[in-house]
Amino acid sequence: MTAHSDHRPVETVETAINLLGVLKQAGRTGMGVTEVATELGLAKSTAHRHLQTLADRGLIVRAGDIYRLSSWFLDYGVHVRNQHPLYDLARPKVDELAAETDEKVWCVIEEDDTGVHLYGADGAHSVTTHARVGNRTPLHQFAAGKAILANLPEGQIARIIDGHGLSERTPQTITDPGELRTELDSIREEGYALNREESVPGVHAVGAPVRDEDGHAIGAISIAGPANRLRGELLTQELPDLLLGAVNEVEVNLAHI
Amino acid sequence: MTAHSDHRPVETVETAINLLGVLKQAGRTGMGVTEVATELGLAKSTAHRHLQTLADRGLIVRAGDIYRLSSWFLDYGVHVRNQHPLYDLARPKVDELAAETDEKVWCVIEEDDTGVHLYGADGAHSVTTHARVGNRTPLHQFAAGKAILANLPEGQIARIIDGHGLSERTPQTITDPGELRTELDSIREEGYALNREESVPGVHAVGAPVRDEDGHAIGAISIAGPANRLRGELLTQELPDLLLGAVNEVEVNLAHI
DNA sequence: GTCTGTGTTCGAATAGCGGGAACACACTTT
DNA sequence: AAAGTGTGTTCCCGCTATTCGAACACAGAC
Repeated sequence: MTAHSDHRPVETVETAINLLGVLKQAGRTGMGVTEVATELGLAKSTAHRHLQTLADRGLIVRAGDIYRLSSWFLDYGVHVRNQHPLYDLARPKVDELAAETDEKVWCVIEEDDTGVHLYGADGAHSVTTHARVGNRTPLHQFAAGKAILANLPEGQIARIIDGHGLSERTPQTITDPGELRTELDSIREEGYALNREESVPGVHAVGAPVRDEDGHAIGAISIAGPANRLRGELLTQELPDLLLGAVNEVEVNLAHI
Repeated sequence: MTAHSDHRPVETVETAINLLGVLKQAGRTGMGVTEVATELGLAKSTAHRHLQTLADRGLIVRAGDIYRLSSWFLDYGVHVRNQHPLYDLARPKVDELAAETDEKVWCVIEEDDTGVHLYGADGAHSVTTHARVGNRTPLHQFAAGKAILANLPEGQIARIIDGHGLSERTPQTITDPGELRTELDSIREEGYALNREESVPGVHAVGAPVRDEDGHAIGAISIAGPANRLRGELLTQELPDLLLGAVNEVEVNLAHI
């Protein structure tokens, strides 16, 4: 209900997070003390002290006079991924689907009202989009996301649609709340979601939700490929059938944990 | 020479990092406010405020009254991995080697005087050890690590051997500095390193360094398998040959960036 | 209905964060 | 050579923002 928290945050921690964000953007090049300080509007001394503590704790690494993010994040990130129940369960299915269809297959989970790409497998003729593992994407913009969104508790659906607004990604992206709701109805009815160039021009996709025992989606699996290949009955029949069989198996295994 | 820094750290940031560490340990179960507070010796209110800011910034996610790490770390971690020059270059070779040998193949990099597992590929008969992507391991304890260690600048080698001490992992782990130095000499001479149950009982491995234009190792690739399969000429001839060919190609590509 | 466990909020004291100025040092520039 | 410009580093002081403890709300157990 409340768009969370005016509650006074720990500002020092926030600057540390901002610092890490800036270093992420800097990438492999990294940044020096003064550069970080000006970028964040801090005194050189404070930037220095922050960088030093983060380096001492191993979050960032110093090479000469430039700092960059260390593999500490890889360690934590992989840990998060491995802990997720869908990772172990969906990964083999995702690999299978990629091998069978020769297309790009994704496993996506819901987190904080958005979709997160947990695992992806390449088929022989995979399209490469900008989607990467760890990426957060608004749920209404892609097949897996819509499949999830259609199967969330009603309160959460309302919060997502009315709250954040429906940002546009391509001209085909559904940005009208009413239109999206009827789309979600049809997704629930069919059991799967389609994406016709709504997130990437020239790319179509099919997505199906993975639901828990309450029927609420915890994630989804999707198959994506070039629009001229994924069309007709392949897009509306064969791939959905394949996909629904796969997610069904995942759901069964999920229940038996 | 100095084991770095008595320099006054930013304590607030340190507690935030500690908090994340505790939440990592808690895994998917997560932790509540009081649990975190007692674990870290903080007042409930401070733990509460920290958790709230971390959640607001998306680093952790709250489900009911328990908090756990979010995929924020996956995003940052994958970013770090993708940025590393060895990832793009070594990955195809690692996949190839795994397919050819049917064994487990790792790409390891050096960071902060330790080895970090950057990428791994499974062969048809892979052994599964506790090594995971993102894991930090002391360089002297495994084949890839020793291959790296043997090809670092002398100053850094001395710092690693004399500084941290040589911790034991199995009875076979080399813990004597003198013994390690002669081992490193032989590794430099042969071009590759062997690991005979020095990190995992029953597991042998071969590792070869990936060197930059100065001849210093930036990482290594290793092949690991059961001791009774990896022995004789396979271990000392065939696999090293295969491996040295692979790292050589990687080095060439590395120079042409 | 009481009790014990949560999470949450408030105010108040002081520790420690942040800033600025001076320092050391490495490269250019003249 | 010497002055100049850019680093990173250190110190100290003022004031803010962090921390704590205590009180509160709420839930479930007994």
